[in-house]
Amino acid sequence: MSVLTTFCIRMQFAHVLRFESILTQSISVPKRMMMEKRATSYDVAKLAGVSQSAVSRVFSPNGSASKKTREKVLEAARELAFVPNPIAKSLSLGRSRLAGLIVTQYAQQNYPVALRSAVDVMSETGDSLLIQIIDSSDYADTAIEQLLQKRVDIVICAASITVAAAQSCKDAAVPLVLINRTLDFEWVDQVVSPNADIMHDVAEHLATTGARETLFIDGGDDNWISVERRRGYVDGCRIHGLPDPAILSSSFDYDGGLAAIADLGESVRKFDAVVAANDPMALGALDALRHDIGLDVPSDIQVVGHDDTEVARYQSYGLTSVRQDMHNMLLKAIELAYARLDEPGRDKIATEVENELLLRSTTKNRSD
Amino acid sequence: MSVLTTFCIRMQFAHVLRFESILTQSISVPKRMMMEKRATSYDVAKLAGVSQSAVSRVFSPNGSASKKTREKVLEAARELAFVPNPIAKSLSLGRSRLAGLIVTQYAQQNYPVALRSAVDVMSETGDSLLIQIIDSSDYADTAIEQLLQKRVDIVICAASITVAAAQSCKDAAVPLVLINRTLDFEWVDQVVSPNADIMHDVAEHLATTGARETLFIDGGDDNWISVERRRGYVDGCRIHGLPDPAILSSSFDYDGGLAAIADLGESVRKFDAVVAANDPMALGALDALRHDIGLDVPSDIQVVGHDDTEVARYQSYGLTSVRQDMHNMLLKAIELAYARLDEPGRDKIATEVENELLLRSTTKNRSD
DNA sequence: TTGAAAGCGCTAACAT
DNA sequence: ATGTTAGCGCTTTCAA
Repeated sequence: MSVLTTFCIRMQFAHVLRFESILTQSISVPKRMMMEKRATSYDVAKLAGVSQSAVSRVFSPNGSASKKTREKVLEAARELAFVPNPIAKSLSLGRSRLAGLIVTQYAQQNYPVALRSAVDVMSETGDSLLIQIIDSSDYADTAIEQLLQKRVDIVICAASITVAAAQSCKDAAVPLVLINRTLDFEWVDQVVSPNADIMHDVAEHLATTGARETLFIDGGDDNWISVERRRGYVDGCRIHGLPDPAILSSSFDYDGGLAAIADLGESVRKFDAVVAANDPMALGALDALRHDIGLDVPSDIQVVGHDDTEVARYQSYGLTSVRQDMHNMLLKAIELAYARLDEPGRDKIATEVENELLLRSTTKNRSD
Repeated sequence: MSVLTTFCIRMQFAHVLRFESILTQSISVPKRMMMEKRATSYDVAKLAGVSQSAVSRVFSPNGSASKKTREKVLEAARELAFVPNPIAKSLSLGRSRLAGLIVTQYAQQNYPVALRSAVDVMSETGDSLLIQIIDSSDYADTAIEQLLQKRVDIVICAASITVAAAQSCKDAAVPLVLINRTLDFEWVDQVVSPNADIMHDVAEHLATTGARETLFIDGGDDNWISVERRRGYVDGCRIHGLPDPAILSSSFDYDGGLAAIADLGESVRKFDAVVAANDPMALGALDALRHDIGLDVPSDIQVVGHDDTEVARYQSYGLTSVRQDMHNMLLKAIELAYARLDEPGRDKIATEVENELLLRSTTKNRSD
């Protein structure tokens, strides 16, 4: 709807533009060249010989104005290079047209495209994104508080929060939607992917390719997503008849994976597969396995990562990984948040976005 | 509809306030618990028994207020969970406290930490960053226009622009500073790193490690930074007595590097080194060289990248690369922009931030 | 359809 | 030091 109106205005504008490009060939000096201050609706009104409210109406989605005034106004506006001041608009409307997005450093690094599409989607409707980046193990509470103070209309949070933060949002009537995180609080909607299911699939694939003893490397208990994936994997092992995996905690990055295997040393040979909580860890483990221990992957030992990082597909790795459709998760989240803005009282919604296991060359193929 | 509800809420609020000023003394429950609308400075003023401007002063850096009023005001503010509305502030002050940052998709992907620190630096002063992400080969003109419409106070641009865009910024009195890009326009400051010099160093290192015939893989002529690096490298070869390098254009990513070497096939064997315009390309080339052609790096052929991407250090690669201090470039840029906001007429400044050649295992060591 | 006028919540003269 | 008042640039009743 907002998109539509914007479009309409743009079309009108285009129309005017076309006209003047014919008419103004000779008048080449834009009036505002030397101007310090940008034109306001009053300036436009004066030039067009109408009231300021007329100008406002012409630039409003549902403003009523006669064709004649509309034309006069648009012409004057063009002449003065007038663009409605969004800040004044915000103050008047009580909507900042700002959306807050909180992501972890990890996500920012590994979902660059998703971030971009979030920005793009927002700017399509003329809104903007206020991005906050926090550490993967931190709670987003302070970030939320900051966003709230900046009067964002909605907040999308791809990090853990406490109920207190959720309450703050609710108090401020600012829709909050969580991505890949759950919270027992009716006001917050959430977008998740079937993390458990996909880890079951991982276990199944390893089982059917002959693995028995497996190792899971996680990023520590304060890392929500890591814990989630670990739980899914452990369950998956049980479901698919694998022994419980060994668990190792390390840092949530390349060095963590490297260190985990280094710590294990030769004893890592007893494992048939190592599953890591994310790609960087998996890559670290993979490098250690190959270069330090001297094992062949996947024939000696299989390796699975998570998140389908850009590097995963690089020839030297070809890492089997899980791709999360972060792009769509973000879009869904934005959608949910704006929907609640219109209907604050509606029931909590939890949307699920599919993810996908990408089998590459660090795992064996099923024989079937 | 939304307006109506807002109105109703407002009325309730007024009602509550009126009552509470009579009743409150004893009730200690945070007053705003159920409140929809946030408290304004008027609410605080009323509760504190002072004028609204007194409240404003207390919350202003250089506001004068007696200890007593200050205390009353702060107490009331705390009571109502009052936070000054930044939008109203913006309108009044004529400053949005928003900074625009334009980066290419490539930069967003490969300088994640820098991006974060930019966000953090901004929020330290209570300002926020509006990030725009564009394609590496695009001009930032539209992005700039959008930011200008959103009334950003400054814009930092790490992408190419035309003089027209610069002029727009100047017209709007919005300081614009370019990162790693030059423009012949007095109003725009810039932050660059010595791209040419560092490429001379690359050439020198290759020369002293015995390389003769070298290949440069660039990202096409519409990619400014790629062209810049190529030129630097070509000059470097001349300076250090190397034959002019062969030049190959490809896409500015991993697949581009892969494809470049694939195209060359066996004839790549005649080269002693390949220098790529960035890390992903270098990595692609490296993989192709090793896995497809079957060459040993660095003994058969050396490889050099650029940007010191996270992956460059991974054991399977150990790519020699150039680290750009994007973090500092961003900070410098922000600094310059705000400085010009205070002094719009001051001379153009071009700051240089050092970069560094990181020798890893895809190049040979100097014998000396 | 149009214009006048009252906000939106703040800052900054200005006056006291 | 404090209160009064006039903006900042919009949107939106309310009359005409």
